[in-house]
Amino acid sequence: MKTIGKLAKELNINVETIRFYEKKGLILQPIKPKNGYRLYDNVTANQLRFIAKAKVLGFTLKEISSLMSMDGDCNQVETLGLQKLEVIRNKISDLQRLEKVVSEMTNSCKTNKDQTYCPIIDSLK
Amino acid sequence: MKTIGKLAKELNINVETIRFYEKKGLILQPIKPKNGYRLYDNVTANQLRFIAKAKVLGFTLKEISSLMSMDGDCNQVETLGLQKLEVIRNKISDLQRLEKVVSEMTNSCKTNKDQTYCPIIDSLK
DNA sequence: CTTGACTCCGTGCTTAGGTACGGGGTTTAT
DNA sequence: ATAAACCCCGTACCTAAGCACGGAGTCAAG
Repeated sequence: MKTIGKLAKELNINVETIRFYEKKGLILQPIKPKNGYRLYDNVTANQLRFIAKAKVLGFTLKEISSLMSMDGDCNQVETLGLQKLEVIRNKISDLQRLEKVVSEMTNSCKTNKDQTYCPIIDSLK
Repeated sequence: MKTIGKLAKELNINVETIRFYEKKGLILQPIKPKNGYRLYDNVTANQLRFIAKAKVLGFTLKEISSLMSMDGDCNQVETLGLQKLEVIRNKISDLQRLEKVVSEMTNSCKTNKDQTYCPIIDSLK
């Protein structure tokens, strides 16, 4: 059983962040003995690791909360994953369009000899 | 010369947004006659169109502000464009990594027969 | 001349995911 | 026994890019 400070250090998370997750319902408030200090077991530590990994994958806290409450229901989890996948793919294609436009713009700057004029600025007018 | 409401309607922007841009320094406060009402000419209208186009390209208001104050200096503009390009490309590759992981996860769900277990949840543990 | 539409300004709210602060109690190490 | 370090809670602050609200002044049409 660890206090919040030890747990935070172990997981390399901020103490405030752990309390923040608790407030958001991602983890439960652990037992608090007479002095009111939270005491954590490994269950919570594992939940926090789970959250951290899912965050790296780009899931929002709300989605992570869903994932955790699905409790292994593979169909539900798959559905959420597929939704996420679509969002990711849409974002990618948005960004690829953008990349195309901006790289064309900077290329036209590169070939531009006229100091009194900028093709990027011009294309925005 | 148009009042803020007419201008907003013409450009399909919110009145509050125009004032917000003014407060942020993207556009100048126009002349205000005795009654205190802003009166706009086409210069401001064109600036607002510029902002709208740049926003679509994914530039932030801060960057747009820079673009506008560069006033056609093509080298400076190109530099900003290249910076933006790098950010875009990094985002794309982040998302592609993410896409790969999530699609692998959902695929492993699809082939999973065991109802008591979910490979996605498992991979996060 | 009154009513509705328009404008002014400042302030607060929104989403997401936290971080920081401040006043108070507790625990631990010296 | 006392000081440092830790914990509690609630609240405010942060970024971005606005939108909503409310009270007050103004303008135009009937």
